[in-house]
Amino acid sequence: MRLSAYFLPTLKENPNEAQIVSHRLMLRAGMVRQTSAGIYAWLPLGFRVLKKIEQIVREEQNAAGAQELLMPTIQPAELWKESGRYDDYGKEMLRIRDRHEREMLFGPTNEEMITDIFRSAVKSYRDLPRNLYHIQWKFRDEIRPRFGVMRGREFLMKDAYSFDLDADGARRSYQKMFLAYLRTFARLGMKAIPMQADTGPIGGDLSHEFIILAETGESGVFCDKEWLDLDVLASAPGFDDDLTPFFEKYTNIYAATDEKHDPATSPLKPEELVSARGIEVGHIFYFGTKYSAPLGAVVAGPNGEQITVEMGSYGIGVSRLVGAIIEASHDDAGIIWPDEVAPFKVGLINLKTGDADCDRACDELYRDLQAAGVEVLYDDRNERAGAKFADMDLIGLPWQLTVGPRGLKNGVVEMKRRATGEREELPRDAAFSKLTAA
RNA sequence: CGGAGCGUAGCGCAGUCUGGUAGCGCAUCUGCUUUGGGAGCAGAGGGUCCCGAGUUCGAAUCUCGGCGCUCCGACCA
Repeated sequence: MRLSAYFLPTLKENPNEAQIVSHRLMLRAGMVRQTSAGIYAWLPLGFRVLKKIEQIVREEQNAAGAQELLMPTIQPAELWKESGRYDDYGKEMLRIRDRHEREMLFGPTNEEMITDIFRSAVKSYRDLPRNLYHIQWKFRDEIRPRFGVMRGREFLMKDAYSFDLDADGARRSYQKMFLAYLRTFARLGMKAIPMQADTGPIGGDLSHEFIILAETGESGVFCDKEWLDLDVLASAPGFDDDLTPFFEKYTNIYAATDEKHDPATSPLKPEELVSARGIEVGHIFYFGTKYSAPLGAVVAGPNGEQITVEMGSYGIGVSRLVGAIIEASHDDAGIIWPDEVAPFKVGLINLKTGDADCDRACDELYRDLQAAGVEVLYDDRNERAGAKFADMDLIGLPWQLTVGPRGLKNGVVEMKRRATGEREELPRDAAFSKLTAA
């Protein structure tokens, strides 16, 4: 993409409305624009990141055996009356009436709807287990939206729902999602720690929150320092293996939110304990028949008996993750995207547009990198060097490739790694092979 | 929902106390000069001063009502 043609309204100054760093940087980097409190429009750069995260989440869900579908944002109130949550959910639920005065709502979650879909289609134990998920916008009318996209009212969430014949099966489904979550967050370049959690209004007796460590996180967390060195992707079993040893290993390493942590009863010596801050980005629940019973999600068992299915639900805050990743990965100059979610891999900076040599070298690099499948944002604007460097640091692409008249005279271009600030001058072809290999 | 603050050009702000018809920096546009870390000079455009009602010869400024946004607290992917 040529920056001269890209819709990227960056800001030099901090908008007054944004206080925390991820919100400020998202506005300054031209990723989002607020349209009302807690509701955001995603501009092209932000949208690319959102889609990258979504795709990683999707790949891991699919690998774990979950199947993607898509349910609507608007739901009929009747389903929620059946489960009893229409009255329980309170003002957080946005209620709507259509032109026929039917009661509708903008879905804050989809347990009722997925259970309805399931019960109408599945009648036999032979069709279990199933895990269905979608990635869809939700609305919760928060009392006080804040922190930009991290506590928006409208937000993009991946929510999966498992259906099993019995508690053992449900536990297996839960463990698969547990593994998928650890893999997902590791692939996003984040350290996410599962913590025993309250089950909240959804209910149930087995639940974990996944919390990303970030200095500016909203809740305090305590954990075994062993967490900091764990490499999930290296040690993870396959989804079809027996997951119990893995699950037990990871749930036995100490981790607790500050509400649950009690220094008096902590099993860890002070030197083993890490105190940090974190952001909740995922939450998984096993809740048995809480919805299948009232909604009548029942299948015939091997002996013809009626079995109420065991369910769990598994959420990941996709739009929240955009903010959370920035909270965990930025510096004074701007965002530092982990490679896997970066909106572009390389920012190509033409230091002197209009100069025949610079233009030719940049045009060729741009063309060749794209042909090699590398996502490039090419700054071909007629701006000063300083402005280009500042914008490139702000939007945080992993690699910056700078082409200027001075370097070209010596046959070199400059490559900078955004995360470390390391720069290297090297011949054009060497830079090209590094970027296509990395 | 309780407490606090803000609303003036795309962004950041001054002007409000003490009423006289709107200004600064950045951004934008034009020209010239510049060009390796947010350039210089000259010129230009851009405003329902959040909305409504009132007071007044006259309201960004005073009064009343409303709306929006932010922050702190109780709640949450």
